Amino acid sequence: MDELMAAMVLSTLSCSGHSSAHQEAAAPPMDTGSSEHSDDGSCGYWSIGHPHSSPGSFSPKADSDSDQVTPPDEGLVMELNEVLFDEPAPRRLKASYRCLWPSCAKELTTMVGIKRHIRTTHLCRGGEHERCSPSEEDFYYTEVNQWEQALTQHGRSPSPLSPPSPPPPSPSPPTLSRSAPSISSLWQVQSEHSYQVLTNVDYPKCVPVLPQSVAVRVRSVSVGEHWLQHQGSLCRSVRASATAPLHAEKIRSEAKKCRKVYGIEHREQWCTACRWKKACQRFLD
DNA sequence: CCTGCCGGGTA
DNA sequence: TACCCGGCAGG
Ligand SMILES: [Zn+2]
Repeated sequence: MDELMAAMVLSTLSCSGHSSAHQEAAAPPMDTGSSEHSDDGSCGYWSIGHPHSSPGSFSPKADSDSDQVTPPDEGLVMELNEVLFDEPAPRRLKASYRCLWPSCAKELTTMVGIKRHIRTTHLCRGGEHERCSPSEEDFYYTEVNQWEQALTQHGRSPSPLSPPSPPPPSPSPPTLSRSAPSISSLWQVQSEHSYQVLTNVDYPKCVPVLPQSVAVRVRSVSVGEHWLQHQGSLCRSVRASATAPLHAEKIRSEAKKCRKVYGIEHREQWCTACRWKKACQRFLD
């Protein structure tokens, strides 16, 4: 059901114009040979030639945002900039950072402090494995101040991702400034496919080992893969439903029938219909 | 590949 | 009617 809906939405997004055009071109409703080639060709062309047609349209804008410090309509970027340049925000009343480790509720007033606390007490025990994961501490503390309240009011549970605030002593501002907009653009994509928000929400807790930029990039690739993967079935299903919507939907039953239950070597035990290669009447769906 | 089964065949 | 099989869609 949901998959169908998503498929419809995706199809209308990706190859709406082409599908309709072909639908008109392929006026005879019983053609399986001619329209198939053209349709498949067009869909393949769309999915391969323009993989970023719908989701990628966000990226250029995001890049420009990251390069320029223009005040966009995003509150997240503003907050990021504020933290990046360490502006003395006048409304910062009391900012504190709380450790999110399962049975630790330590609160510190500085980000450096909380990071050091997490690194030394929870993560790799001091300096033994300093290189195990670059900024893993980011996932284990949350920021408690006015901004977080504003953010949570906007409808998202207080996930530790909300403060992706890079630490001031962090030695890599360019990668951060590039990773932040990608997050926002991804969220736009997810708002369209809201079923994927789940994966986004729980990844900071379940897979905290990945550093931020890597995690984001990997997930974006997976999203793209899913999108690509769906394209084929999409175009096929759309074509099927467009060519033959008159008959009832043929949903192949997934139940095991006599052939699979008894095996070909025990064909005598099959029901007669199965023996005659007809619709099974013993294991009805 | 395999499975389920429709359409069409034979006696 | 009973029985069989080619071929197809879908996994
Ligand atoms: Zn059967």
